[in-house]
Amino acid sequence: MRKKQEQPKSRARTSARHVTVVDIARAAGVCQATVSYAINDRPGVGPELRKRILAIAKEMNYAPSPAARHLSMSKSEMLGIVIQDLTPGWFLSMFHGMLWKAATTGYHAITVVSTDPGDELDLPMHMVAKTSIDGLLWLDPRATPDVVRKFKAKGIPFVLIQNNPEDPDVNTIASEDRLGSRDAVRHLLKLGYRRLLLITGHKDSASSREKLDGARQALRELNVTVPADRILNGEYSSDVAVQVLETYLDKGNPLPQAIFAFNDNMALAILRWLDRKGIRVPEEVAVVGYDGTDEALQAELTTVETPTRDLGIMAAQLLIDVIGNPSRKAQHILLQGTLCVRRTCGASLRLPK
Amino acid sequence: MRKKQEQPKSRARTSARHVTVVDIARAAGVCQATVSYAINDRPGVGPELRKRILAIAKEMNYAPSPAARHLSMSKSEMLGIVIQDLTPGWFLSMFHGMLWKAATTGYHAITVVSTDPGDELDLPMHMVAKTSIDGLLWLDPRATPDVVRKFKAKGIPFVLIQNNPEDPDVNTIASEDRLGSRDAVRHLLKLGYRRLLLITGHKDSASSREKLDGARQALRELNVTVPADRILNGEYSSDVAVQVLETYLDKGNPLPQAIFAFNDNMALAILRWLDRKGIRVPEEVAVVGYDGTDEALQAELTTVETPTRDLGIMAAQLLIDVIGNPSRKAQHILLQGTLCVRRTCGASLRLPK
DNA sequence: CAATTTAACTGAAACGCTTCAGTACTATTT
DNA sequence: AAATAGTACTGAAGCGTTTCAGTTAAATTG
Repeated sequence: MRKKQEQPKSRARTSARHVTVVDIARAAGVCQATVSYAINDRPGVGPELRKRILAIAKEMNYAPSPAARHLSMSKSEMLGIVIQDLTPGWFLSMFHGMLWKAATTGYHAITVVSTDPGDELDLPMHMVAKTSIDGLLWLDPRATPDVVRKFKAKGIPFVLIQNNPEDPDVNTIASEDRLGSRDAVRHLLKLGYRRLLLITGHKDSASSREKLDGARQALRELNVTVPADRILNGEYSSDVAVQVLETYLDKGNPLPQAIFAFNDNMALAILRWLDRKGIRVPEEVAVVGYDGTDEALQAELTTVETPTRDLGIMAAQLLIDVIGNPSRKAQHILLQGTLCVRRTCGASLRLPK
Repeated sequence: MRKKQEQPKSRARTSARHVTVVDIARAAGVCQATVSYAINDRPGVGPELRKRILAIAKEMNYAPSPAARHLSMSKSEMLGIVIQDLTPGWFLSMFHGMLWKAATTGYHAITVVSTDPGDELDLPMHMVAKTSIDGLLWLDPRATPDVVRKFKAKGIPFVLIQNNPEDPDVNTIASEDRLGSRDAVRHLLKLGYRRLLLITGHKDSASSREKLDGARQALRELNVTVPADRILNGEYSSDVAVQVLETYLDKGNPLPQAIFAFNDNMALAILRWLDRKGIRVPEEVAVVGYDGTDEALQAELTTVETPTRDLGIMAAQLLIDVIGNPSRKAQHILLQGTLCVRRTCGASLRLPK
């Protein structure tokens, strides 16, 4: 039996072929390597030859294949973003920061927003399985340390946002909520309010716990107490917040002097509800939020402004650094919020100039 | 001179190698092809061998390389999204729709939001140059027909959103704004309002022109006229809208009976402004918006609800269809909005049951 | 001027997958 | 029993880059 026919086989290709580096090498009468060097602006090619190659490439309408590039260089200049949701405010603003940083550093971003709870692990895993990303920005407060550990085993660089992995060896970035909350409460106390009402986020959320901590610290400083029945769980949801407040008042409790909601969305919903009820803010009750969203600004809501956009930017920057130097010691970044005093806390009433 | 040494060269690889299909082929004592077939669940492998291969793959912690896959199959299951901005409301909601559709059909989405005006062409081009996307969702009303034509030459499937390319051979999807606007104005007229004030979007925006058209049609039907000085250019911006309204009133013009703002953001800003001025809505002036954002719902703003999320979903679906069948005749989808009558237009005042 | 460095360019391997074309073997048909 | 069809599997050619290791020739050096 004959060994092998020398007629070159070729894959059945019905569609028009691509212009490749080989084609333009042939056209220029040089070898592929030279073309590659010329196109990527690297040494090893004479100036006039380089110019000629570039001209031919342009004329033949050559466009390098990203996929081939990725395979060959084993990097893609793509970042993955896994984000819990994209509601206006905190998340969206952070997302903007990430996109901006990625774009201005030559990266592209591929985004997945988690839909069902329960996909904390799934999404990142699926992402690295299907797309060739160089690293991952992971914003999902629900991801447990165990889930994080499993993903870490993949060996892909990542930074974890607003989440405590209980592992000092993963890069994290988060906002400092304790101090911001403390400052907000201090401010209320300084204005003379004593009967405060707190509306918290989810019980299991780290940020909510920290805000509560901060608030308690400020209260301790002035020996003011807020009894447990004046700490309402609003679950970070505007609907729930209004509802728990309503229930609280329906029980016959008096209107508090000031309400501190642990995020702006809840505070804003409460503001609207008070407006509908004809309760004047800040004359009858002061309201303070947390986050510093645009909507808060519109509503002249006193709030703690978290630099969420910067958080996104720094997260992306950190990730890019890690990609560039994977063996570097893990970093932990914490960003401070700042209290923004506006109309709804009644500072101008209480502290007239 | 000797011709060539037969010692196999190998690329200098400092970092740990990947587990590849070859490794697991060797481990299983079969050839790569078989491994590929086994892993991709394709015929040509006996059941127990397949099971064995899968077991070995799992044990060796094998993960296929997406980049290699993309190169080999010349497709990536990735969609590009170029979007003008991501402000809450229209754009964001549409973006959500796109992401959702992509995710639920096994695609991934890589997103770029345009920052500087002037990058209409740049962004899509840059995207196909740097990333291996199978198609593009392009939402940028500023992109001119010429720019679109140039991109089309690339041969990448794409669908153009909220933009008229003047070329019947590109896939488009958009919202029908003429009828929605007409209905809104009809409603106002039916309620008896006559002295209307219109606050438009950018003069060069197609959607604004269409809304104006629709409004004019409704006005003609009832022989009502809105003089040119009562059509204010709000540029779709909440700040500008408030400002032009303020200027209008400062000139000594009387308060209109009803204000129709061509998007919700402007309407909402106006609502807030009126509130600050102590002007009651709808008693003293009725306000109507356009878009159907969540914020409009919160504020009980009468508006025309555009199915923006569906628009995003359908856009993504259309693109995926086109990717699957590139030679198909181009489609043009138009989605209707629906009027949502709420508090701010004063229907309950004017038309008591 | 011979020895050495430098620069321009070539050949081909490597990246890690898919898939075509073929081989060996068993099961089915006529 | 021979022809046919089908199944399980192999070998190797792509996909389109990058980059290593040479080769050749020109420029620099002591």
